[in-house]
Amino acid sequence: MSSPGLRERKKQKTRWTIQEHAVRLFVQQGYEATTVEQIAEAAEISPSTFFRYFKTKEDVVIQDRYDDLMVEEIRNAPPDLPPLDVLRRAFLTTLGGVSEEETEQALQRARLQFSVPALRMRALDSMQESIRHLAAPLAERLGRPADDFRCQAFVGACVGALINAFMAWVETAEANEDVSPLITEALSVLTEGP
Amino acid sequence: MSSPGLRERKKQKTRWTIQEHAVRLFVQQGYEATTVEQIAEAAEISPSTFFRYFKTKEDVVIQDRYDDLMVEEIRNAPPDLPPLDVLRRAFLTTLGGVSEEETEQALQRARLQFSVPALRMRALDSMQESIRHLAAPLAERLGRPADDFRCQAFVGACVGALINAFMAWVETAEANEDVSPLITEALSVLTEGP
DNA sequence: TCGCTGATTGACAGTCACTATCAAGTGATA
DNA sequence: TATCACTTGATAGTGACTGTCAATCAGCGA
Repeated sequence: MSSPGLRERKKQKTRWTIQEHAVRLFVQQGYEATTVEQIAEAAEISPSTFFRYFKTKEDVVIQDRYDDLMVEEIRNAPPDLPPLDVLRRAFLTTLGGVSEEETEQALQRARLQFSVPALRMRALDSMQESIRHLAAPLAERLGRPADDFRCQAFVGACVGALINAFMAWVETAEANEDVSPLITEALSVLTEGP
Repeated sequence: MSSPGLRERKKQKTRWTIQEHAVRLFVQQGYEATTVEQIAEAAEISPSTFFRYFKTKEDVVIQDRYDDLMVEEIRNAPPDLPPLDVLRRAFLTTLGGVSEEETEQALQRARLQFSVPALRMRALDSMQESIRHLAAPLAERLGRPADDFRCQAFVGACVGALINAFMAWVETAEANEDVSPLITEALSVLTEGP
């Protein structure tokens, strides 16, 4: 029960410091123009250490583990809620909680992810993993195997619609505009068509 | 109207030769394990020349411009066909036409695209462009602006479901198994839910 | 047929992401 | 405190990709 040891706390701190400087530099001078060496220097670590914390340069920006939060939301949803409502609820509450907590950085990371091609690619790829994660608890609710094809396709369809919502948001939104309405409308095509 | 000059024909030939050797080497010894230098050597060109023909190593495999065929299919669909049927028809006929024409290489490229992470990323990214392209004629049918949000979300949802179909196919399918049933089932979640 | 022009190429040098290795430093535990 | 396990920095690589420059070659007019 004791708080994580000093070793662990230092690791967390180092990880956070790297990310902080990296995002700052990316926003200031662009993603491509920023080298890992610069990030390492700013964070006062060696380039080797950078790659011990993040497998690739892209990972500094990606690293969203909101999946687990969403999986939790899906598990906690009322048992008679229709699948689409379950997912919409999970997305909205998770994003709502996040954007209140991590204010500026989360937004900047989101913008970077959808505006820098290399990062957009990476984000899309990690969504494939997310789909598998999210489909499992949904399948569970329906009494199907965790890797049920229809559930994965369904979650895939939802995420596919959501990506458009996010991109539209990034392209047009004012600083503090809420994404929620876009998400709701994007998901509605699943039941009502275009 | 004369056939393209010798210069142009040589370029086409060089391009094709590079691609041929590249795909062969990728399949033989893996994507990561194959260096551009090896490809250049096999194709009897210099590494510099390789990058003049393909912006990146990934581009040798990607280069899919089936979008235009699908757009054509959407435009040609009966005017009273529901949107989902329009898209399903477009996907099925386009893919059917392709797989008959380009036999072995197309399949190998498809497998490479969905099994090598770097290439999967790339393919996913190009799908975002595809979504915009495909949404336009669909919006046109419905009398909406070309960049209609709901149409893009709808096509995004379809593509999201389809990606899962393709990945399931790549992971499990025997050599000549047909993708069509998977596509049909994946798209059915749009109307029937999971 | 000859020579000019612009496109295409190869060779070379350099940058940067990323990996492997090894020795030194630091936290945890007895 | 002494020992062990983990973490780190330094170093030396590999491979993708870029820029430059001189040599070559197709195409075209004289």
